[in-house]
Amino acid sequence: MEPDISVISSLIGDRARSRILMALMSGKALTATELACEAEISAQTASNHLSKLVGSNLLVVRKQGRHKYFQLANHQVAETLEMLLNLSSTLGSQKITTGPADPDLKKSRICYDHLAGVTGVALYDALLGQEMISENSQNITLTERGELFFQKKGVAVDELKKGKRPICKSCLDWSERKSHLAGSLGQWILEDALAKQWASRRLDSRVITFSKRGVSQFTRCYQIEPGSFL
Amino acid sequence: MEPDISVISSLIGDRARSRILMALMSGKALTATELACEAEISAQTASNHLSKLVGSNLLVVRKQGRHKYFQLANHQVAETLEMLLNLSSTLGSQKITTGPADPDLKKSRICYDHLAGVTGVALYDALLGQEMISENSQNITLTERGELFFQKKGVAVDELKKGKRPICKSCLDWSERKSHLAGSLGQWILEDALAKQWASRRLDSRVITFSKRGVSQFTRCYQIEPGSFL
DNA sequence: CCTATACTTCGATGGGCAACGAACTGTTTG
DNA sequence: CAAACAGTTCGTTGCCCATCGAAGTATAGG
Repeated sequence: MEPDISVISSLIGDRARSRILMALMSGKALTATELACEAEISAQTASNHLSKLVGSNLLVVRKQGRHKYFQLANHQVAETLEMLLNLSSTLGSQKITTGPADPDLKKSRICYDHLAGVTGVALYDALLGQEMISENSQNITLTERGELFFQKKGVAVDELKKGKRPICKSCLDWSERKSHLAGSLGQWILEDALAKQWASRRLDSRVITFSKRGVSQFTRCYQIEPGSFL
Repeated sequence: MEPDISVISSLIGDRARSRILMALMSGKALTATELACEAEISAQTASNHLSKLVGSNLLVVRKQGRHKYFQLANHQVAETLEMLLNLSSTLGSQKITTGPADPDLKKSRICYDHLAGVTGVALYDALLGQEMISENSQNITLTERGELFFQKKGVAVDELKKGKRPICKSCLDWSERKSHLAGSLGQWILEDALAKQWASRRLDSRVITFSKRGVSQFTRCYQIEPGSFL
């Protein structure tokens, strides 16, 4: 028996769900709330849609804390959506009003209490490159070298070790789809940057704004390649 | 400004319409009544669906006397439907118990205008093994050797080269999950086999039936291993 | 003309389902 | 602990649209 394409197609054929899928076409993993916002629907409705999409194996989900990160299940799904995109554009259908994501939000923002966005990912890569942190299968740890480095910066590493919260934790970045640094050390780094006025929080937003001086100090402090920092 | 895939997808995502589209995947032009019968709906309902499909440029229609013949608008539509077929089968939608007609459909069938199923895959593998075609990362091309071979068979390769449509294209086979040959060459091979009466189309179905003589001629012509051909 | 056939239009019906408010579980933070 | 937040479940509402009966238009053949 031939597979029934109407099942999958009708899943894609709902406006809210197609907007969710389009948002995920970037390959990035997004949370349920972000997708609800993207599709301009309530969280309940999004939850319903997302469970359908996961149930039909169009999406996969990864739970992280109280967040759920959704992604396209595989390359084949992305390719099929791409075909539909091409077809839709050649057949000349209407255009969608796509809310352009805030470029500042993409650049650097706060993720609970630590730095995310391009900046956060650059920091993570720099620390990894200098072997301040090491990546095992899933977990990351602060290396001896890293421990010395941060002690010199004034971090009470021993105090952090006593805490229940892990010092280093990798957190999936939704705009970059790469890891950035969470955990108590990630929190410290952001707080430190804010305290030194390298950066400031923008009101009513998750955006973090670095000053010109802040960028140069921050990149020098953690040996971040200037190129990876816009 | 992205095109909105939900419009097209919801058109395909209706059970009756998807059955109509599947029936047209045979490449044949069918009348409204035939399509209504195929989808098991009334003539009025079919008329409604067909006007929508034509209105969105998924189908084209040709009026002939008091009949209207419907066809898929172009290859792109056929290819997109094939992608959806593949996706539906790999996502493991419910497979229904196989009826008697199913083995034939799996064995050889028409995929818009070229050969698919076990036969189509065997042909593809044979051509690849003899280096008539070569597979690059994604695309496939007709080799010099293949060009000579098909010119001897009477294919106007130079003419095909002028066409907008690619000569060789790999098309993922939903039942075999391997590639078979599409493109203008794939079309020629099927037409040639039908013209030489090695095979015939079954009425009201996508099944291609090879005669006993047809199998031996076909396998000899393209050096297909008899074992790969049930 | 008349009849048969092919297809369309109109109107009414009904079912499926997207949407959301309210209330719930589970996680993080202070 | 309480409060804030992420996500879910449930029940209700409303509407879109597939469906078909009935009637209308168009073509073909006597």
